Amino acid sequence: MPRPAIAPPKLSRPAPEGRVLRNVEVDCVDCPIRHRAVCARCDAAELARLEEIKYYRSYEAGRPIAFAGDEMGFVASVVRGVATISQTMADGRKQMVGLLLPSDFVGRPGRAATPYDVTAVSDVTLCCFRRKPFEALMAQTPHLAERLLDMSLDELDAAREWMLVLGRKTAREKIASLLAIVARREATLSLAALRGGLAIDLPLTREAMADYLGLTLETVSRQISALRRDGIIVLEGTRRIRVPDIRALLAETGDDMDGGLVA
Amino acid sequence: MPRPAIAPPKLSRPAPEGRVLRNVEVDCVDCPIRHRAVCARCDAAELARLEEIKYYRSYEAGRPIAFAGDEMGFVASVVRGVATISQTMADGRKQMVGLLLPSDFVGRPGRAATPYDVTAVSDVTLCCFRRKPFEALMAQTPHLAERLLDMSLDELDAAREWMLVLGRKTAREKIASLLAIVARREATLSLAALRGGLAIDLPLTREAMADYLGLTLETVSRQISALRRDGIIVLEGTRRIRVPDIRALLAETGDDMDGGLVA
DNA sequence: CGATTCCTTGAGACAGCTCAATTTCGGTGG
DNA sequence: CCACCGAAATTGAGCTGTCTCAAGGAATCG
Repeated sequence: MPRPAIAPPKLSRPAPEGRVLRNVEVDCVDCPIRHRAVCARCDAAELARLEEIKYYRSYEAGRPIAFAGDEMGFVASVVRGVATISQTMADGRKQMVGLLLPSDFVGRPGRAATPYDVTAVSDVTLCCFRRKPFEALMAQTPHLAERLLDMSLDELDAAREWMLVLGRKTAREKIASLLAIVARREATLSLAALRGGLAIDLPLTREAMADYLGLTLETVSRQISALRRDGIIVLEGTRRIRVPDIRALLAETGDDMDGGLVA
Repeated sequence: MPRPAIAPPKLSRPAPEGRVLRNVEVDCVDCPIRHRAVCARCDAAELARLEEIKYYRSYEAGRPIAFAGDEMGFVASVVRGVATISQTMADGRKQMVGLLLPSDFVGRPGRAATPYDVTAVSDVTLCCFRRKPFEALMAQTPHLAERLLDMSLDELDAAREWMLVLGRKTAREKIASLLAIVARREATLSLAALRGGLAIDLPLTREAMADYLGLTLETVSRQISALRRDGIIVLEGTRRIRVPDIRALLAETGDDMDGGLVA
């Protein structure tokens, strides 16, 4: 990984005030992420207390949600959309360190300042809780703390799996791994899609994928083309990818193939 | 990252029964990691309940503590020594995904099987708790769950910082980053060492460092030699490294230098 | 339908890898 | 204390996967 000669001057900082505040009033009971978010294990009473301090906030695709070092006054659950967590070095090298999908938790109780940039990739809606009341509630609500612990441990596992991808996999394996991860998630959502192949709709630009995989965008593009040439994937437009045979894709990840996606 | 032509046949599996069980009876009150481990926030009563279910277990340097896929009947705190958490691919490529130092927590409440290999690097002593009683205790002891959440979030941050190292840093920066991390820890332990330079005693072989950094051991060796030639570090034997000027080392990590180690 | 952004592809450069000797270190027994 | 041994570390020479730089081509949006 060579260091770039010159720092790319990508320091444009779109005004954080560009966010759109849509006044979506959703009852927790009807919430699409009710059973997977941090509130998943809360009972009706606990939910009511959460409901008191919650509010929604939306961000357009491409907008920053927070910059590294910013004080965030709230923690939140992602309700809709995709956001990224990333780190940037002084000379512009960038590494995504997390992908925030619906039901994922944003922010850290007990710390005001984020150490990472958080950016909306698609249009994003957050279910926000002001930090202090949330922390207070967490102290009284074991269900909340338990669930957050579980989610954090899952994220730690995901981060560690990603360390293997970043440290030891080839460019082709990295691409395949990324697609496999997204494919796996799509597959659990629409189990029917297994025969006939499954379509991945991933909202990331080639550059974003490169930042996730520790590659350059050119290498990402080349490897995607190579996987296409080899019949592993089929492009349907530039952001939509169809996977005719998931096993073939998984075989390209370098992992043991007994991941249990297809029995 | 090219894939190796042949899987290195390093599948020797030293008998896990080789462990030495030293019967160290330590009162929690006298425990060296009392204030930093998972039990840090427990009061006397809670500590007493933990004391009932705890037992010590020791491993010699180089011994496995667990293999990926193993069922671990216990969770534990590292009391003394250094252990590594790593993943290995089918063809032998290996990536360390965590370093376990005294006070770090091993295992995951709620999951019996480890997804990782855990290996004692130096002689290691663990303070173990059988899984079930520990989980039960955690449900009743918010202090325990809170502390574990905090520790997990710290580990998640560390993992994410490491993702930047793996994905975007040059070989030289990777080495410098590893040394800086260890140096930083040494520095907090012995603040006096700041002038006159500080000595790092890191118990890792070149190969282990390579597995941590996503490099080959030859590259690790070459970069260490280069840092030595450039006067950034001084070797005192092969495992002991002296850092005459910490700022110079930090400057080599590629990070912003205002890490606050030296004001 | 022009402008902008995103994507693809090529040619050459180079960082880090592979393969292959040595050399040094750390321990162990004479 | 020294000689010896195996393991670990160093160093060299050449190779290759990925990066850099550069030029078009496709998609998207006002």
